[in-house]
Amino acid sequence: MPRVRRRLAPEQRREEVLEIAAEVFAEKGYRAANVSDIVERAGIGRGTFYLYFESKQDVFLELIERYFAEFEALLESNQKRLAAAIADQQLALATWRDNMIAILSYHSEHPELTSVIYRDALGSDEHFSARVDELTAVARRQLRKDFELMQKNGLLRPGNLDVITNIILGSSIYVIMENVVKGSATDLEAIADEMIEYHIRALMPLELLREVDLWGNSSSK
Amino acid sequence: MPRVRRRLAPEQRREEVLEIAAEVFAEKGYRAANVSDIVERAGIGRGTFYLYFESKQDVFLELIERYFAEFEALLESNQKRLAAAIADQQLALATWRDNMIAILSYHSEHPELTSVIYRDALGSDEHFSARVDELTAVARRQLRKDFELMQKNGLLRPGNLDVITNIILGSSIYVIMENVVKGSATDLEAIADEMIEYHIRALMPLELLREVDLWGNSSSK
Amino acid sequence: MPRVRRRLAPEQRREEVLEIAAEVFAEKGYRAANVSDIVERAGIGRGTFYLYFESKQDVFLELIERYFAEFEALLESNQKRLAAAIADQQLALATWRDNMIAILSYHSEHPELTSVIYRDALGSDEHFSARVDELTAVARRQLRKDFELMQKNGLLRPGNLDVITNIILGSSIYVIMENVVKGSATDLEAIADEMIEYHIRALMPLELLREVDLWGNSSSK
Amino acid sequence: MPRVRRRLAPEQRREEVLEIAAEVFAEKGYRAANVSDIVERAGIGRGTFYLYFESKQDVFLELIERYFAEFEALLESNQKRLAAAIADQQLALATWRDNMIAILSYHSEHPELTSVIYRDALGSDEHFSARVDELTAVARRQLRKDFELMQKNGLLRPGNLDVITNIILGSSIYVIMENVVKGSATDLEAIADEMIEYHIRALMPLELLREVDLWGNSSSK
DNA sequence: TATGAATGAGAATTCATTCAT
DNA sequence: GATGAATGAATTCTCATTCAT
Repeated sequence: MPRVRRRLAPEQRREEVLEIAAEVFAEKGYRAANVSDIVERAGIGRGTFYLYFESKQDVFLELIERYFAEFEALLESNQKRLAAAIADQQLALATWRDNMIAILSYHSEHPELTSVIYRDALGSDEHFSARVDELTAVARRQLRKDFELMQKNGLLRPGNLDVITNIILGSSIYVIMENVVKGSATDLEAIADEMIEYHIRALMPLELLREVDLWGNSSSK
Repeated sequence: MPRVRRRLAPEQRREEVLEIAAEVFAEKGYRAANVSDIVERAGIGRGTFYLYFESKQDVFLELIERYFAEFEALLESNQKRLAAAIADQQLALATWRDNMIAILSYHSEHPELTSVIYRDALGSDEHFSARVDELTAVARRQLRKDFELMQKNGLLRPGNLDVITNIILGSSIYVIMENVVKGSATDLEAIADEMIEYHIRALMPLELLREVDLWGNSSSK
Repeated sequence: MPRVRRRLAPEQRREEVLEIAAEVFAEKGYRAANVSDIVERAGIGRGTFYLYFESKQDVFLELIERYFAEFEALLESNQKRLAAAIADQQLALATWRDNMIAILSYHSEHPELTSVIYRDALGSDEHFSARVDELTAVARRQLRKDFELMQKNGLLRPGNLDVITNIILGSSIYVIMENVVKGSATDLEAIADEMIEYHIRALMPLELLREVDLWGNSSSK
Repeated sequence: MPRVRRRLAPEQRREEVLEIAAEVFAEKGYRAANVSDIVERAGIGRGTFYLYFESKQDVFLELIERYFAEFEALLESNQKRLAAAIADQQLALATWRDNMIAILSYHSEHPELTSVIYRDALGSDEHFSARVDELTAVARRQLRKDFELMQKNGLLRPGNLDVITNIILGSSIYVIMENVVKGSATDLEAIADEMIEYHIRALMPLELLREVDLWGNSSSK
């Protein structure tokens, strides 16, 4: 006797289950979370879950893909903004700041997804780690292009871009996880400023740095 | 029906199993790895494993504790070196570099352990994450003390030490995982130099930075 | 790879498994019996068992609870009958006989359950013994009330009710196990008569006993 | 490196282990108790245990045999005393009382063994139950002979000796377990008196009962 | 479509027993 | 004789997935 709980358009139902899965995974971790948890919270039957997803892995993988798709879109739009600023002969500081705020905001608005990616996806399953690594590599290349662009335009001191990219990526993920997701920071702009100042100082050519009045009227003195 | 195989002193056997477990966990991940994998590779019976460890969790937890114990000892000795340098009126650049090299070396020498901690320990189990978070917090406080000390001595620009510590910790872990463990980098010094230059520029007061010839004929005095 | 077999309403399946478990436990003993034995005989998958019971212990505990619930209901209805007879100025001999027959009948109809309780539940598990002791204590108090009532009404000679209750309870359990369950006695009434005569003689005040023609043209008035 | 703990004559060592095993079995039950518990408490190596006993079962079986050997010896000496009393034309009441006290005393002095037999031996293992049943049957026959003897001598009313024997045996075991072993009763004589009065009244021919002054000057009034 | 009872492969863990030292 | 490290068969329990209704 199939008691229909709530008739929902397939796409909506699918979306709903996906969000609930992200919540459950974020709370309990991929392995500890079971399909039961998801279907119970979603108020659907066990079989219904498999109507929308092939497997538990499948939902998780879909969350991973979704995150990186959105993240890369974000990076792409950031890149465009940066390229435009540089083309416009600007120092790009403000742009970089905007970009960083955009990144923090995105993760702040998707804490479960973020948590799922950076805590769960790595250790839970070889399959997942591998895919995350692949997708991270894509993001990293994307990011690296930004720096190459800036370096070409004399906005960046010379240095090993490989390591530099990892420093920026790694520190950003860490700050996002610690200060934004766990700490649920309210003042994202302050954190972004702190991060940007850090990276700007670290990367801008000294001669430029001396001229620049970081953030309005601060810096040197 | 026990067919006795290789008799070993308990301490040796325990150590052996622990090392092999780290290998197996690093290769397959905590969840995917089973006790069977460990005992097979160790060439011992299933029961022997439980002679030395209470459970699969237990071995893993022991690896976590061991890593952090060693890591904190490392941070402690780094701190002493730094304090000595500062007391000695030095700029501490060289010391910081030595410290960073020590950290990279340690992780380079224990790639499995490192991998286990930073990939596996986070998402695999409620219990593990919590413990890793605790121990990381301890390490973070330790690290933060270094920066406070430097800030007090005018070697560091003002800034939100909370975020700064996370930037340094996060970027270091990431570089270690990407460049040292995965990339099995050979030239740790070069990586350390790149990282140190990054953080020095980001953190040293501008007026000091102007005087200093980073890495050239450094540490004026 | 679930090959669905026989679909049953949960309550029916649960009841079925419980009955089969009682059989298996009675035959092989709690420890020797494994979940495999139960599921094989029930013709269900291993997982199905755990769908209805948390553990092997759990089924057993449920059998214990069920037995004592039924047994106490029996004692309660016996007590009401006895109280009514006494209020009615009867000698209560016939009532006591009826009560004893009711007890023998119940156990005769549930030989597996009885066997499980009085052979298996005692030594198999710390947990079980404790619970059986608790529940037996309840039954003992119930039984003792009967005797107190009779004593108050001059139907019982003076004596240490504690020991007397244990004599009656212990002998009844033993006779039930030996003559009813193992011997699968057919003539329960004859056994009940033998037991009742024993206890009546042992307990009735001598002056009453002299008047009474046990079982002949009994219960003078 | 066999560190000799205490050199002991083989027979003593064996005896010691057997006693300790009884303790451990009584405390934890046969299944829950492991060989480790026994050897640890005995202060010997695991292998040493197997020097004296073939298996864990073996120790337990030996405890069973020992108990019944001693119990039957007790019954035998009781029987002789009873036969002598009857031959002597005595009413045998006092003798029966002495016999009962002897039985309670024995069990009171061996609470672990008693507990092991009547709680553990039944449910732990088919093998054990079967042996206990066999040996109990022997004891029961022995006991029954007493009653046949008394019946022949007009000291017992007519009745189904099978049931009567079970009533006496069952009630005695129960009282021993509840009042003597668990309750660790101090006044065994009082309990014996209560039991004897119960059985005497239940079994003595009415005409005899009227004459007899139970326990000196009590009874009728 | 939706359901949820049923499934069973797979994993962790225990412990009586052996035998090289 | 004595020891205790080593063993692995046996057992319990989990949970993603299926499919009859």
